[in-house]
Amino acid sequence: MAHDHSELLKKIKKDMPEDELLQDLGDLFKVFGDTTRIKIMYALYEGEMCVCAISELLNMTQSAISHQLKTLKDANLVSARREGKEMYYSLSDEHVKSIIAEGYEHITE
Amino acid sequence: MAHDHSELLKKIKKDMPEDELLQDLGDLFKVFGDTTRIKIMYALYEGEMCVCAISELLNMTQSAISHQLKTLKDANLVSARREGKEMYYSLSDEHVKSIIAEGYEHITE
DNA sequence: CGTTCATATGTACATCTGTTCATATGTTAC
DNA sequence: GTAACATATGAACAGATGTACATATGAACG
Repeated sequence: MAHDHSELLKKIKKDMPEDELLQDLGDLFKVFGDTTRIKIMYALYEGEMCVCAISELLNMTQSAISHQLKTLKDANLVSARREGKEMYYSLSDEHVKSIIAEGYEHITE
Repeated sequence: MAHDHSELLKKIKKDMPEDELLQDLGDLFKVFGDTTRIKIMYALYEGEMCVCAISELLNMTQSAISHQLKTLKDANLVSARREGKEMYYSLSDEHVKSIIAEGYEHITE
């Protein structure tokens, strides 16, 4: 640390959200920060899918997909619906698409 | 794997972006997926800051901040400008704010 | 030149993360 | 009840990640 920033820091600290909110924000983006989960979300763009269809699509084990779906569900990004033996997952709301769209814009320009 | 999904999968595969793009998307969100980096970006909302101001604000070592700034710079999220001995960092473009804003909306409702 | 200040970088280490394997749960059909 | 299928879950392990420490680079000044 070095020269004086106290005025600037005071102003910024006042405008920064609470630590807990910033933590939650980081945790949310962490969920988006994995290719497998991004792929799952993209796959659900057109509608619901069962677990085994997703694992077939991504060519990954059912267990791996199930674990990732749990992560997505805990972050309220996907919802599940049971139909007989199968579980159908779908995107929870439009936020998923708009968050991905914003990221997409950043990297493609 | 189990019952047949070949039709569904064919359709979805056609509409999915390239693997490389999905990887890049994940990598981008990974950068947002850390509280320290989120805090740095929020701190830069109001304008540029030098490294030691940021490290004082977040109460972290200069080294830690420098490493994180490098990560942010590599992802084209912040830019740097030298003025004498100091380096001033600022947000590269409005994408940072809009991505964070979308995440913010998701967790606060 | 050498000194001081601001920042960058390499390394090491503890922690976190994603996948696999094995197994448990839950549903349907017999 | 049992068998078969779809999914969930726990444990273990390899690989990635964030920080601190030590040190290097670069700029300003005498």
